[in-house]
Amino acid sequence: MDNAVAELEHDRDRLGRSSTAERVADILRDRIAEGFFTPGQRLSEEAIGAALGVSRNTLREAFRLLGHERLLEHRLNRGVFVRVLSAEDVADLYRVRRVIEGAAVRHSRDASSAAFAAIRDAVAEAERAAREDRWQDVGTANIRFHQNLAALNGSSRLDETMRQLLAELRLVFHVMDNPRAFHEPFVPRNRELLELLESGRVEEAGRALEVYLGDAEKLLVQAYTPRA
Amino acid sequence: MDNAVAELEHDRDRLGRSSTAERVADILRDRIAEGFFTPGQRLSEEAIGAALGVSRNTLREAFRLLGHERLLEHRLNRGVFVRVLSAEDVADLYRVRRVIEGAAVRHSRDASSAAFAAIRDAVAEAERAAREDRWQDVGTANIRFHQNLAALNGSSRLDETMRQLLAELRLVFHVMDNPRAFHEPFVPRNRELLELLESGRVEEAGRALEVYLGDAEKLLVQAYTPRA
DNA sequence: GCATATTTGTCCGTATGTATA
DNA sequence: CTATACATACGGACAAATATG
Repeated sequence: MDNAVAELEHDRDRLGRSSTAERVADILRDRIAEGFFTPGQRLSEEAIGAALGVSRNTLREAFRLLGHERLLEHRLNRGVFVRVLSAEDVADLYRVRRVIEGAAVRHSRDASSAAFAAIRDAVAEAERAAREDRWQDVGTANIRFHQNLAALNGSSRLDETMRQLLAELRLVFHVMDNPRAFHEPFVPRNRELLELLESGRVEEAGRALEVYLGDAEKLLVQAYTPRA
Repeated sequence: MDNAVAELEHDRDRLGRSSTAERVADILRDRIAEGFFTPGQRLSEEAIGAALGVSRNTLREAFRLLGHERLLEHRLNRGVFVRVLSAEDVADLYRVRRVIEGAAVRHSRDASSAAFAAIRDAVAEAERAAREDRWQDVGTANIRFHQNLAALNGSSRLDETMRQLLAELRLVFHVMDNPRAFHEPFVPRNRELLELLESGRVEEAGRALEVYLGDAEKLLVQAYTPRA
């Protein structure tokens, strides 16, 4: 028992600790998600390094990480910029969503009850936030709904792909002027989708998801071309 | 390690365009793919930086990129190691393949003829390499077959996901002692799959793909637990 | 189009912390 | 437990590319 505990402690550092570059990347990722840094904005190595109290080398490592997540764009000799998504990017993101979330629906037959509970939580949270007019939080809960839906695939890699995909989508959400108009209609539709899944009507859920994603994509693309 | 580093210096002249960190990452990625660096091997900042003639800062940026692609594993204060995949990793990779390639099959109805031509090329290349006993090349062509198959989804992000996934799988392939035994059976099956797709028998192709991937996964997992 | 200032790209030296023989 | 090797992180330097007046 003592030996077992001693051995466990070897794993301790694998949890709480991380490199400075990763922690910096976490901070910047949050800042991008919350819209503090806006798409197109240049992130100065000098300024941000000084603000966070890290060296340029360390900061550049963090930039590489976020560049790989497509949240930042690296332009040679010009610096890093918060990614600006095109309408084509939005279309591509929704192609991926149809594939991953569509597969998740088909996997719902043999999903654990815990997996369903996580989805149910997200739906309830969205409804609560909507009742209280916290539309930013509705958006966050919506994202959590889809993240947990995708988790029905039971693949940690797809979870990670989904996480990055939704982080990218947030870049678009911030462009939307009216968060309520965009998020509100989907709250009851999340509920519908959940009930179809829980009652085992998989085919129907699949069709509903297609329509759902089609509508969401259309709204985003419309907001992208306001003057046309 | 000394010999390895000496041989690495052959790659020195490939440095010349775009960002140094990215080019270094390209070189290391190729080296991992070809099995020059083997799973579990530690990549010394000092030795590799010297061999490629780049500073440790630049090399660390490249390491970050490959770590994000799951080809390298970052252990804090211990360095970077070529990723060692577990049986669970293999299972997860095949879960993702079923999702992405399965969706690709369903997308095959409205795929361009150019997309089919790319798949056909890969099949033919695999057959040619098999006839000439170039089993390493058969493996490469097989990978190209699945990459092009996944491309039927028409999503650049899924293409990239697939590219990374197959790069990870290569890590496992190198563990297999007998490349012929693993790759050969799939050459005619690639052809079958292609013909099902080209004749529009999508449902049948979907089922064939499931069996295909199931068999491939089983072979890999078996090779992973030789003593049981 | 030019000259200058700014910023990135890259390298180096070094101090500190961490892991391991 | 100590010594050694190595990763981590910082700060300075300079060339090259880019932006600015």
